[in-house]
Amino acid sequence: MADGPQGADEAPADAQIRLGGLAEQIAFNLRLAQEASFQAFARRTGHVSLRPGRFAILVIIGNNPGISQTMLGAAAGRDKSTLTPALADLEKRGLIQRRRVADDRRSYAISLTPAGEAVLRELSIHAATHDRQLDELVGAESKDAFLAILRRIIAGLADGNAA
Amino acid sequence: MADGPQGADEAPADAQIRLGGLAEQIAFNLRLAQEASFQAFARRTGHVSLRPGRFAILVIIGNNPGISQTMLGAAAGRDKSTLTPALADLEKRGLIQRRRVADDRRSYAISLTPAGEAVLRELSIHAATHDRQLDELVGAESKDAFLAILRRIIAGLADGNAA
DNA sequence: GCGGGAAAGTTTGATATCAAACAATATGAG
DNA sequence: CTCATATTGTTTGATATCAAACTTTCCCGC
Repeated sequence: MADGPQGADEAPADAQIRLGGLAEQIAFNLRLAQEASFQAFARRTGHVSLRPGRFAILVIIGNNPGISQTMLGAAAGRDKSTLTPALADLEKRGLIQRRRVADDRRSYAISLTPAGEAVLRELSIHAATHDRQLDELVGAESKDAFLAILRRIIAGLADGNAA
Repeated sequence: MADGPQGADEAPADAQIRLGGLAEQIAFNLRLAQEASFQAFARRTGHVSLRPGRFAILVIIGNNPGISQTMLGAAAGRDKSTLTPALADLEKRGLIQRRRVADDRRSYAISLTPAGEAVLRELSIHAATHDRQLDELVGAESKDAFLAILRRIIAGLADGNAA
């Protein structure tokens, strides 16, 4: 039964733990890889205290000034209710601003403030370093194929496709 | 406000949202893929109400009867404090049991109950289906390379390696 | 215009997670 | 043996997340 990379058949007493089929499963490794990446990014930007999720939000707002919360959530892959506290925090920090829209008074038009743009630029440096490290780990020759697979997974498992 | 420092284009009224470099970044797609997988698994096992994390815990316990919570956490990639409520819940449901260890009265020896083994068997069916779906999306010819990359990421970004 | 249903955001409730502080127990140095 | 330190698990505090219920506003058909 496919012992993990650690491979062993010892008693679970001390060092080697049997993961069973888990080690061979894509889902399990996908989660560990994602979390490792998340933690690494958080460590890198630690002092800024803006985590990967916030970074993605800033990038999307920066690229789409005036975007609504609902569209932002869809683009970032977060529920709209998740964005409420996140955006409130970013607004309180003065990184974004929310204007009421004249035509549709239900929605907000979100955009970066100058301070938000500055923070985004700083975070982008960390992100670039982080992604360079990931690129290295993935390998230049594998990157495109790797991304293609991730996108297939994202699309293939989207919401209802769980047939 | 006279906002729109970019002036370029206003909020994409429809579905055309600019992700900027995000779409090309491994970290961003890794997160979306992981979450899609997580959601798909949760949908699949919905009625059982045991999510991917719990499944991994049961698998590891099943493969390492008598394991301690600390080692279990390390194997599953969760902090020990995360396991406290999770194991309490599993114990309350009668799926696992925790015995005090004679030699070391600080730690517990965790093992599956017969009911836990039964649930594990049932979940394994869902997991197999889930992983079959993932295998399909990844492609048989790419699976090994894909897993190898994930493991490189996991190892390369582990805790301190964020140099 | 007037309702009824749809849409944008917020609120609430339930999980999951980590990190730091803590209590109980174990181990090792003198 | 005794005390300092390490380890195991729990508690507490802070985030992040989703889903469902809810409020406000919009749009459509009549």
